[in-house]
This record gives sequence, C-alpha cells and structure tokens, in this order.
Amino acid sequence: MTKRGPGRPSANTEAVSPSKILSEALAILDAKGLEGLTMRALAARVGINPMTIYHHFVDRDGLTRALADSVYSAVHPPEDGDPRARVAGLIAAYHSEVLKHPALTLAIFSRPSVFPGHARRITSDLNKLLEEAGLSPDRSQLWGHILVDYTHGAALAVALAGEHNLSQSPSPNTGDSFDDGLNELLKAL
Amino acid sequence: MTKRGPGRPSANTEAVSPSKILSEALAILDAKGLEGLTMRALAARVGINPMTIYHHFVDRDGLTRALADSVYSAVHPPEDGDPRARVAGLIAAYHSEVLKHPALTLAIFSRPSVFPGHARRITSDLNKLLEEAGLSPDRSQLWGHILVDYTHGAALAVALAGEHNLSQSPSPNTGDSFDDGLNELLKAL
DNA sequence: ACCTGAACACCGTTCAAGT
DNA sequence: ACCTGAACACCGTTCAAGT
Repeated sequence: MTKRGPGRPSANTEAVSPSKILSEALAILDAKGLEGLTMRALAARVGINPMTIYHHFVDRDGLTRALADSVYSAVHPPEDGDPRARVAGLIAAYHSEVLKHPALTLAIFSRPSVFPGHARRITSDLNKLLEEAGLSPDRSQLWGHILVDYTHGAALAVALAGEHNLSQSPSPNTGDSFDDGLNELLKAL
Repeated sequence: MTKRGPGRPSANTEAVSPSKILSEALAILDAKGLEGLTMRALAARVGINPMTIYHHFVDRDGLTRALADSVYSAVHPPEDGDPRARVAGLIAAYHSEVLKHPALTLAIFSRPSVFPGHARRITSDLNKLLEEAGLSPDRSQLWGHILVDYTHGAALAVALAGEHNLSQSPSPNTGDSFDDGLNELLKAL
C-alpha cells in the first residue's frame, strides 16, 4: 500500500486503471448493494481521491454504464443449435448475468440513461432469432417483448429480494423457477 | 396563501393533512420524475417546513410506501366473470395504475422495503384465481410468476422510457402491445 | 496527462425549542 | 400535538492548482 501523492504518477508508479475501478465498484455493489456504491466509498476502497474517478468516467451514470457494458457484453446467443434452443440460450445467458449481480440490475433499472443500450441489443438479437425460428415479424416482436419483459420482471424480483435479504419475501421467481417459466413460454411459442 | 408560523396550528388554521402531502408528492413524481421528489421540494410545494413531513411519515421510504398504498390499494380482481376473465382483469387493473404513474413504479422498484407488500397481495390473488380456473397449485404458482413478472418487466420498460422521454427507445411494451402479449399468455395458459 | 484538496450546492434526518 | 430552524453527516460534482 504505497501512499499516493498529488500530481502525475511518476514512471515507476502505474496510473490507476479504469478496470480496477470497475471491478472494485462491482465488488461494492455485490457486497453492500446499490446504496453502498458512492463515488467517495469507491475511491476509498481503490485508495484514490474521489475526484480521480472523474478522470476516467464522466460521472456516476457513466460509471454505471461502463459497469453494465463489462457485465452484459458477454450476453450473446449460442453460435449453433436450432433457433428455439438459441432463444433459450440467449435468455438464459442474460438471466444468469443478472443473477450474479442483483444490485447492478437494480442500478441499471433505476437509471434511465443506463438501461436502454443492452436491452435494445438483446431484444433485437431475440427478434432475429424468433424470425429464424419461423415466427412472423409481428409475432417475433410480440414474443420478444414477452420474453424480455418476463426476464426483467424476474430479475427485478431477485434484485429486490436480495437487496435486504427479506426472508419473508413472496418466493421470487429465481433459479429453477425462472427456467420452468421460460420453458413454459417457449412451449407456448 | 396565509403564511404559517411555528407552533401548533391555532383553531382556525387547519393542520397539514397527510393526504395533501401525498397528492402533491404524486404530482411531483408525475411531473419531474423520481429525481424531483425530495423531501425539501415536496415541503416547498405544500408550503410547509421540510421537517413537518416527518411528523406524518416516518421517512422517505415511509412516504413512498404510503404513496404505493394509495395507488395500488384499488387494484383488485373484478367481482364476477369466469376465472380467466378475472385474471385478465386483475392484471389489466395493475398495469393500468402502473401506466398512470411511471415514476412511482420506478420509485417502488428501486426501494426494496417499499416493493414487496403489494406485489405479494396481487400475486396471491392471482394464484387463487388461477386455481379457480382449474390449474394445479404448482402450475398456478408457475403462471402467477410468469404473469406478474411479465407485468413488472413491461412496467419497467414504460417507466424508463417515460423518465427521460428518449424517443430512440426500443418501442417499449406499452399500451395495446402489453394487452396483445397478455392475451397471448392467457391463451397459452 | 493525471491526480489532488478545498469548496459548492445539494441531500435526508436528528434535535431542541416554540405554541 | 403539531410545527419550525438550525445543525449534522452525508452526497455528486466543479474548479484551481500541483507535478
């Protein structure tokens, strides 16, 4: 833990890496929830001045957006398999990331400027797959909405249940239960 | 606009009514979104001292909880009709309230301590109706989750789209589109 | 270019005091 | 009982300065 002074880091001291900031931010989110992630707390954990963060991310929303990027950029449909299985795979991948970081889900859902990007991409991937599976464009859009909204609703329930682990919560649609519902929907499709 | 002084209101001056506070809070939420609703802004609008609010509601979450109560307590299944139609009616009633106050939806979804109460009641109403419609307890729970999560996901999309009216948003599942999806789900059920 | 410290304009909330 | 004013402990963020 070498103490940092003001000014540009000298040659041997390395600059603070944005990815370090992101991983620590995610750690805070996972451990303390949405409330725990403040610019000041994050800076303290990384061992830098709060204002240094602004050199790497425009503001708090920018940080959250970068967090969302790093987590959800991995969510893609499986390369092969029949279209229906690829739909299932895409949704499952999305839901699995969501389950790993419930507080991030909440952060994204709370901030309009953070949310749309990924949902849009995933929705459009989904629509393409549904058309490949033989649905009409209209029905692809309809079922795209159904599947994405179902996933988001389930994610929300998990995020809220996890945030202040209320054991009296109404058995949120988590884990296996989510998959059962997804299967049921794919059958109806 | 008679100015208020300190101390207990005299006989002719009426005490600040909690319902007045609630309706103004809802007005702020509808007009300025979640960010706009601060204790201080609310007090200014009602024309009272910020601290007066704490005499009527424990804290910000308590206020939000009361807001949720006042809006969602009206959501009940229709008295008669066949069970399937009553399911549709309950979901439609829920979704319609959500559409009226997107920012309230967001407020509830962001605060774990506010959310569960109503979702729990509505979910349990829904399960009862589904059993009446002839589903097994297991399948009632499964479809209860599907329907509630779908509704919440759609609500979220609307709330986020409305918050900063991004016209480039990916055509959220709103209005008629929601009903189409709901019908599709009820057919599959 | 990269980092810091002080300062600004806010928050929610506690507490003591007024009638 | 009901209301207020000042104060506390926070926020995110801007800005000027240091290397």
